[in-house]
Amino acid sequence: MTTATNPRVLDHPAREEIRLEGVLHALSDAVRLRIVSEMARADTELSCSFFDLPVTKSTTTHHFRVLRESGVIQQIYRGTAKLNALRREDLDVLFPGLLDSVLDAATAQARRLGNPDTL
Amino acid sequence: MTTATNPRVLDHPAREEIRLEGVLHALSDAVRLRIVSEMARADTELSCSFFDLPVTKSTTTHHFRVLRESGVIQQIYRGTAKLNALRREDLDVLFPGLLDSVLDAATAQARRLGNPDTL
DNA sequence: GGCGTACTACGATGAGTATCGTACGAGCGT
DNA sequence: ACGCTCGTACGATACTCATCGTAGTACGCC
Repeated sequence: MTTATNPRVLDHPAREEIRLEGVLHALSDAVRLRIVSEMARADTELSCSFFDLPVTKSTTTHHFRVLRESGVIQQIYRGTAKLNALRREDLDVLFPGLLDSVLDAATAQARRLGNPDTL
Repeated sequence: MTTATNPRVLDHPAREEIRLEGVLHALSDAVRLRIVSEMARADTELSCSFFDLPVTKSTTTHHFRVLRESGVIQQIYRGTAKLNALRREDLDVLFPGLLDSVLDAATAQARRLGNPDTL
């Protein structure tokens, strides 16, 4: 059934397993904050290569994994690509308003620091 | 003027120097989240020793320093004690709603995980 | 089948950090 | 002055993490 240890099936924490500390830690990195902000703006599933990040591909993989394992995003393989989506509903149920205020804060800070391209 | 390098005067970041990543990182630790939750509930200046934390005194000092240097709390010496206060106004101006949703999330999670004493 | 693209795995590295114990310093109360 | 309490400093340790480069795998397309 390929359910055992299929490398093409990615492990995600169930909603109840998501921990606030893990989410905050995942969001406490500039690169990951940027990824999440962009995903929130797009509101569609985006491939990893969509993002133009100031790090190499291996590092990008690492950051996406952190986001997935902390429960912030969901990742599924679609052929050769890997589509990413925010777990908005799960996060809103667990921590109402949290994601939005973090995203607003990120926007506000980017504007304040004069990095509007970082959004 | 005792402004030079007085060990009794603690360095705090100015409001404009507070970075979202730093705040989120400071809050992404269970011990520190607990400290901040308790401070928000008390709404008064609390000494470090007020908190009953599952770590030693040196580790406690470390966590308070992280909170101070990230801009989450303010610390002042008052005789032999060191009083701690949340920098609510600064945080609310910079990141409206953020602190409250994190605190709500912490409360919700504590309730969900059955640690009501952690609040 | 063979090529190119998208992403991963692995190992390395350098920086950060959570933790502790012990020893120390600064005030307060008596 | 003396001791007590509160908190710090410093060194050690073990762990985590952000980053990279290289090599590899999986899939779609020609």
